[in-house]
Amino acid sequence: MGVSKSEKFTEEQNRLAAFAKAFGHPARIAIVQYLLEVNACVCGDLVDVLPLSQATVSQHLKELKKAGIIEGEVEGRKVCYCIDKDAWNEKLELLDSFFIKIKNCC
Amino acid sequence: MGVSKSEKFTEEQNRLAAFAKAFGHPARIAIVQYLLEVNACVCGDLVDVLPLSQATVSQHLKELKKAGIIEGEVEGRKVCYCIDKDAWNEKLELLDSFFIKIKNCC
DNA sequence: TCAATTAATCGTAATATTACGATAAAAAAT
DNA sequence: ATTTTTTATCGTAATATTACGATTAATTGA
Repeated sequence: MGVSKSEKFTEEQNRLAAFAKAFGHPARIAIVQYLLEVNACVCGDLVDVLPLSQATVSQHLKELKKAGIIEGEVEGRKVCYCIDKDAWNEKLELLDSFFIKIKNCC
Repeated sequence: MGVSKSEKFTEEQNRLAAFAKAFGHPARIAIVQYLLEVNACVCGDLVDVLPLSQATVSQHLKELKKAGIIEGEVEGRKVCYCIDKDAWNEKLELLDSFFIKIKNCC
């Protein structure tokens, strides 16, 4: 089929998966890396940073927005993108509870 | 198209994306959670843990193996699955360098 | 007002993912 | 040797993702 049976999993499992999925493409990693690097809102030059067309970059930005990782604010005729700070730190806690260092196994 | 232009991104970006992608499905989150929870190799009862068919679970296990997150070892007529401890901790470092707490932005 | 700029959306094509029944392959039990 | 158990793989169908050119919508500048 190809349809994800999300209703069969817990809320936490679905949230973690959705968060991970948003980072599941190098372009989206690159976007977030860039936003973290400049440590500010970036207005309008994201397309130049990526080796992809404007339409494709816009699509990736939409994914990141959908996942609550970035925010976009219209500023004149440009759009300013930012890391969604609150969501980011909240999701880091989700991650922390999942990605524990393994001490001993097997 | 639909083909990921991985050659246009850095090695680190591709590695992070591949790692994240492996966790981009609730079933795979559930599998890893279970393996972490029991903190041991699990021989043969993974299908019972998930609300999916045997074939589908096997496919998800294959994905996790491909991403270097788990290992499977044949043990008699069963297969024992484990977190790949070394890879796990190595990838945690990748994550740590990426997911930094944001102090102030915008 | 009209042209230019910027980003989103539409339309479309190619490829990937998800899911499962059926089948195969390997080992253990009878 | 045959049957049973267990997991992987095959075949297939449905849906999702990725990518880009073209178009649209909104705003600014002339």
